[in-house]
Amino acid sequence: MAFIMKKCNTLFKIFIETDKRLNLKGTLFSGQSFNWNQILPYTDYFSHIIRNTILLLRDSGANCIEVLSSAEQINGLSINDYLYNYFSLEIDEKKVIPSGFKKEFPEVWRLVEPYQSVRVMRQEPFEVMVTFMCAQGIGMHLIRRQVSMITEKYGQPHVLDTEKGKAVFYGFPTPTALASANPNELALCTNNNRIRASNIIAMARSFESGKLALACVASGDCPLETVRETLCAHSGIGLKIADCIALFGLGRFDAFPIDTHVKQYLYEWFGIEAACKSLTEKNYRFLQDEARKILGNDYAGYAGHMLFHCWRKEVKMMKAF
DNA sequence: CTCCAGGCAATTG
DNA sequence: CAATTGCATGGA
Repeated sequence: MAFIMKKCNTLFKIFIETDKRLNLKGTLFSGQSFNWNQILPYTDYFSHIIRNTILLLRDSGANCIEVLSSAEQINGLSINDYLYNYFSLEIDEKKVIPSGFKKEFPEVWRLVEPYQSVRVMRQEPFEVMVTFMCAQGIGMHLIRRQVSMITEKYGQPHVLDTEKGKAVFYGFPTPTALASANPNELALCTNNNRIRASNIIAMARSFESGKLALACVASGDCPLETVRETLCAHSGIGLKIADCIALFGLGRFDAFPIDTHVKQYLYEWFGIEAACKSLTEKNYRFLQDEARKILGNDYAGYAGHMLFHCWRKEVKMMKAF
């Protein structure tokens, strides 16, 4: 088997076998990770940095992911163990959407079934917080640009030698780096939105102080409502963003964020009339209760993310994730 | 030009 | 309570 990074003798090669077919391309761009970068010269590989470890990944076919890593461990775990958890590989995607769904909504099911390969990942909490704080009322393209600019301006560069020359990757900024950022300078990365920049800085300080970081550690064992309250105490984080952070950054697959797209499919696919009204907190919570009746409670958010991508691509005909 | 993008917070009726 | 507005920008 040929390896792309032949000249880079500092990378470790790892193969992760899964008991399911994992669509890595779909996973990497499934929507919640905006600073995944495709390495253009080698279109089969995707890159990401997690805690100063550079990872190059590709789907190597039948039930296997090929990984080139710049370290043997991440966060004290082997790459294998870390990524198994990162890609939530213990989740059987066939069981995420309740079995009754197929009979109750056959025409929707026909569209949604292929999207069971979309996985919800367990990403770094701080990274997810910043990313979704950038995701208010603007398009995906601008969201990605903001995160990319923040990463390149405040993140640590890592240089990798490849056979086509040096490649520079940027790790996501630490809480400390953003906590000490100047609001006016950070605003250059946040669409010139100074309010957003200030909110991110304040959140980073809360995280850095340990207060928010500790709450994240404990977030798996407490009521979802408690997690939301903790997150919503920060300016710039409302119910929707809090649910996104819980779902994508804290492994709370029961969190069901409702955005403009979810709002649309709740009406179009399931005929929930309240989905036509504006998303006040009261209506937001009502719609979540209705969604849980259809998708179940424990994996409502995971299932919702499959529906989210299906709606955007199959119905709204959007090209990219 | 208008409208809408993976919203939130403050204000007004 | 619910409805409206400012925040900002870019693509369709």
